[in-house]
Amino acid sequence: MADATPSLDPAQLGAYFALIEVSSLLRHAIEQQLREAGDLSYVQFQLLARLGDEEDGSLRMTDLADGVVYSRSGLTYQAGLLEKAGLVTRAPSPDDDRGITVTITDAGRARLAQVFPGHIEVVRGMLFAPLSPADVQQLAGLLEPVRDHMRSTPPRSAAPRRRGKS
Amino acid sequence: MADATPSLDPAQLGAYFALIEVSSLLRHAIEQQLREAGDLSYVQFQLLARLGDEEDGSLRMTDLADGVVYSRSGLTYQAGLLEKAGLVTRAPSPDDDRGITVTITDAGRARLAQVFPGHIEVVRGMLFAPLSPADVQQLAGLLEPVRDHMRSTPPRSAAPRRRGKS
DNA sequence: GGCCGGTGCTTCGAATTCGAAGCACCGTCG
DNA sequence: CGACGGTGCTTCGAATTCGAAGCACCGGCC
Repeated sequence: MADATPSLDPAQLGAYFALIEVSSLLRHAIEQQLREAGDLSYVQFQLLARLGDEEDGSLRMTDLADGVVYSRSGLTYQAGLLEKAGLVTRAPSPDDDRGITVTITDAGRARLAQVFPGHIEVVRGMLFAPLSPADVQQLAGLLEPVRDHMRSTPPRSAAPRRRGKS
Repeated sequence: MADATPSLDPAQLGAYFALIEVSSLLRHAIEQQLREAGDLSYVQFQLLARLGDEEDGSLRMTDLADGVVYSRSGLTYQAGLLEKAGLVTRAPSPDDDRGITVTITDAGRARLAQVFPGHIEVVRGMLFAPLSPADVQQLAGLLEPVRDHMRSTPPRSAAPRRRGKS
């Protein structure tokens, strides 16, 4: 049932490739900076950043995983590392006993503050350097709807669940 | 040494976050589709696609690694897998004995053709669905300069050697 | 109470990833 | 010729990643 024309036009191709390359290169540069500045992986940084944004510095595991694009098991692993490093704490959620609430510690906030300036600088230097303020505005206006669309689109295998259960 | 203002304005933040999320979500969706349609990882697909684009279907390892954002050792690993699967062949380069020329096989092209329609469909459905043709044009026009900028910016540790810095 | 589908997190095993070190070759210079 | 810095690829070990399976709990229902 595929279309007769399974191809993309040149502009689409250009946008697609550029997007992939830009995000890959940016990610690499960021990853390296974070490692040097504070021995954090990008995922760890994202987790800390999200927690730091919360009023009480806490979030349930699932909300954390949803915010960052990441597998549940991977999150468990990373949360374990962060906890071992003393950057977050884990405690059972008050209202839901199967939930775990992750909270950033002062050390976590300190680490965040430690790497943040360099992080900003990399993003600015890599991503925003060739863009005018108007460009940035445009880019955000373009990508945000796409993100919302992606988020609202079920992952294609969102079929609730196979009923075939022995 | 750092700027007095280590922060980004809201538009920059929005663009940055949206970019990261969009690329992550897109990558995941693509990865899943490729796995189902033809048992390929995204990297493997990219490698095959790049080889397929070449006139003679060949490229040196280094050129391949540069095209895709990937480590050299990772490329060796993946090239090994692809070779074992019969999708590419490896042979010493004619003019440079330390170089390895990777060439896509007919089976490789077939595999590419097998997954391509689904790939296009995912990209279209996830990335381009919420964008008008004019939007796509704009997006490409925005991201391509960024990519070029990133490519031309030395990876920060590319400085062959730490010279005395004042 | 006790069952049942659904949710939240962790454990498990296997695959992938990277950087550093190692090996082989190139081109140049003495 | 033979040394030398530079380049191209692979090997090695360690860390990270994911999905599937497992365990515990929630909420509605009988």
